[in-house]
Amino acid sequence: MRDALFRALADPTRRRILELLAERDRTAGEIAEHFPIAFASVSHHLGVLKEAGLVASEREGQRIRYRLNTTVFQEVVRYLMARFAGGSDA
Amino acid sequence: MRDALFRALADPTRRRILELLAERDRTAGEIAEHFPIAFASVSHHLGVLKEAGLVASEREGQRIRYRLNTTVFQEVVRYLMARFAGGSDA
DNA sequence: GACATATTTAGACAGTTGTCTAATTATCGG
DNA sequence: CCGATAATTAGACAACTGTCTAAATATGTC
Repeated sequence: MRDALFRALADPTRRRILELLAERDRTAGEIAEHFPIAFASVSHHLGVLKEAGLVASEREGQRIRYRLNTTVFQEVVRYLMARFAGGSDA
Repeated sequence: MRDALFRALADPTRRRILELLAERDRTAGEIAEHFPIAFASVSHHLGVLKEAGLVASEREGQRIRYRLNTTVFQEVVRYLMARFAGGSDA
């Protein structure tokens, strides 16, 4: 299992970002509004998530829109289920 | 989702420990043999995993035997599947 | 009790990480 | 081209983490 994946999930701010993106795609600015930290810090987190493959981004005029990459989450779930979740399904 | 859980999973040595425990229960010493790092460092990792609830331990004479807590893994899997893995199963 | 084995705890240290401010890049509208 | 808006990148810094060695705790054996 790629290390970057679990490292990316380890931060609570990043998990909250992922939860926001699970509701719907959002631009960097929309995401940043939900946090008390600096815009640049959120941008940093988005970079980590993108590096891990958990999100993808696409420019949309001035904005950059982020979306969840559900495939990679399934990879994580499969890893955990196969090795640790007791052999049965869930 | 408890922060300690994903933080515990973020370290590759700890994930390897969990994989060893998935095969079978092992004592701290048996686990430590599999790693090039100091015994005390492995003990530290075991403490982090225990704190997160991912493993449990039981004294067995001089040894301390560790075992996986599969219930907590299922908790993680459910969290990921429910929010991120696309709504369907896997 | 003294000693050996098994493991944890304490304290130190280097490397990593999350945050900040400031500067930079990119796009849009006049 | 200029100024405004959107977002990233750069550099600094405190806090956290993984590792180490040394010391402490717990159990078993003589």
